[in-house]
Amino acid sequence: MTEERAKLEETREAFVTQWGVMGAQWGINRTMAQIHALLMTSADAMCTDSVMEALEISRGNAHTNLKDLVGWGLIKIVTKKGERKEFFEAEKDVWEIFRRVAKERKRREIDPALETLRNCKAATEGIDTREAKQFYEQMDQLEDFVTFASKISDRVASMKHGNAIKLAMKFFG
Amino acid sequence: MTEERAKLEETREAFVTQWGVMGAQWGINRTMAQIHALLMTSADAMCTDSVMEALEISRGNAHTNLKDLVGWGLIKIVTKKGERKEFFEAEKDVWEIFRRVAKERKRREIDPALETLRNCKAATEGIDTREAKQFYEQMDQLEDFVTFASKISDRVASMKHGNAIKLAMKFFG
DNA sequence: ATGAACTTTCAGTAAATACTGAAAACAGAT
DNA sequence: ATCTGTTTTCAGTATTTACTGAAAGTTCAT
Repeated sequence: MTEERAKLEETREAFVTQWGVMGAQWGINRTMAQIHALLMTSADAMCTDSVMEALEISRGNAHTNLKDLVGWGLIKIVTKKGERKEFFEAEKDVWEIFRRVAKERKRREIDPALETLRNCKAATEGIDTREAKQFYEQMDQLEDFVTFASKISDRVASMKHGNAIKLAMKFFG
Repeated sequence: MTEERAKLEETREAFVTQWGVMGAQWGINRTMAQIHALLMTSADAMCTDSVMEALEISRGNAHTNLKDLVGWGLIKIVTKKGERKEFFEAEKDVWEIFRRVAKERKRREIDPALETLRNCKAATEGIDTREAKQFYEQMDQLEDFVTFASKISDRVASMKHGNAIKLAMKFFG
């Protein structure tokens, strides 16, 4: 029935929109998040033109965000025999998606943050005023915490599959 | 020595700047993150004017972001006897900061996301095509994962103090 | 009731970010 | 070497987001 087809497309569009909103709240380009949602819910790999059409965006925009997604490891390029152009396919396993995002954010954000904190500590190490001691102490606390977060992230990135969820669920849930 | 005082201020400024960059990457207004960094590393509570001066921002901007930070539970308003104006003081315990952020993001983002995913499932539940089944399956996977994240967040929010870090460190580290 | 000290709002503006579309570059196929 | 289908780049533009500053609102002492 064609009504069902419409219903599915409508729901999928709602999801894509919502995923875009969420992405934006987490500091991810809205369009990139939408493309990700689109591919995650696509039964087959899509080419640039299909993405452009589905989201009504320009070639440049589609191109940039597709390549960024590849950079995040969230989608990959596939080719079809006989076809010359590139198609894109999303990783669908949710745990795997989470792992890749965690890994990438660690590399891009946690590691630099640690660097800053260590520099701040080093720069104020010897100063012997109330303010400096307090500042140093705060940097130290933050460093401990971020180091902790970093370790968690590594741990997560080394766990495989949905098994990890089930295991953790038993522990936490 | 006044040279030390300068060194501390310089380092603190570097930290404030960097915290702003980080915040922006995580979808938090840069200025809000900077004010947070400023207050986190302030030995004493600061008034709106001090914040304005330190970051060279307007009254309106300072006001909005200070109130947003209060809304996130990351700073609180304090009053000094004899003084009429409001002063602001940051929560300094890093674990407590993390708890509050986790709690707030859950409320603002995870809960609505769950709602969306459930709607998407409901809307496509009965449809009997390959595409619909795949879509439903993806929404289901995501829902499981987000539910899991939600539980973790609750767990975290109910743990107290830096003890939690040490405990978890033993487990993970 | 008046005014001083302070907070809040918001219309207008500035800055940052994202997007378009067309041109250039590239990669086979002939 | 040229043509065709495709990807990539990027200057210019649009959109979104954040900020300013002044005016209105609030609160409290006199």
